[in-house]
Amino acid sequence: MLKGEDSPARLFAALGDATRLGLIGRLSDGSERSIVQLGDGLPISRQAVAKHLDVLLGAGLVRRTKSGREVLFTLRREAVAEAQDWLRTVGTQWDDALGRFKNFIENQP
Amino acid sequence: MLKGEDSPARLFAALGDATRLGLIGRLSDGSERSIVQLGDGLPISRQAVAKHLDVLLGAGLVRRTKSGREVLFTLRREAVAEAQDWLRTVGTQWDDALGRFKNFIENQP
DNA sequence: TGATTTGGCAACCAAAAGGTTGCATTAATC
DNA sequence: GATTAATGCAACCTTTTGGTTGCCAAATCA
Repeated sequence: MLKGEDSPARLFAALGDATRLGLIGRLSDGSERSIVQLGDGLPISRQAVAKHLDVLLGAGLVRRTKSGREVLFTLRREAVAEAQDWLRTVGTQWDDALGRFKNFIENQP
Repeated sequence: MLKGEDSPARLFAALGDATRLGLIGRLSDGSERSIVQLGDGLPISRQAVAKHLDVLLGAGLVRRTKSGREVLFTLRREAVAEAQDWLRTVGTQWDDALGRFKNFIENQP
């Protein structure tokens, strides 16, 4: 995947994994959770969870803060909005095009 | 990635590539385009484009129809809406949680 | 008919992704 | 001070990804 770039592709790629969507789900309540907490119940190792969180961090989807010996993660709502925006643009373009097409058809003699 | 499953993760993974986002962009005007047309201008081979379209098809993001010797693709707006829905849910949960928190803070003595 | 265009299929490749294990480090507890 | 808990770092492994090239098949066009 793209490394340095900060494109919507990076964002979507980070969302493109069931485990990561799960993590985001857990954080969507606005809570602040540690790696261990976030990995609780998952069938993968702590390191695997940490790697997933790294991906989310790299895509700007989460915020990382240290507190004592643990590292806390929170969701970055702005990033979610960014992804939404991209999809909205595509959807809107499509809707507009469809609208023009319908209009064209209806005005045929 | 997940093979048979029809999860949002599959959808986002398909969106998680700059080339594919580009293809979707080209189709977002409601047009119907062939593989060659879609690949026009891109610095990759026709087969690479075809593979990307396969991924999009697998995620339900495009529709495929044959016409003579060519294969035409169109965007499936419903799939875009699906992705939007997922993000909206996350965003809404977050907003609600933030709202409750603000309310709690403001009502502190 | 013969050449050209548009695709499909398959083998092959290098790099990235998703995981694992082992060991070191740092902070909190007893 | 010793033990435990929460991470970080690094090496290693297997599967997926994103791409390529070569060759075959089916429509189209001259």
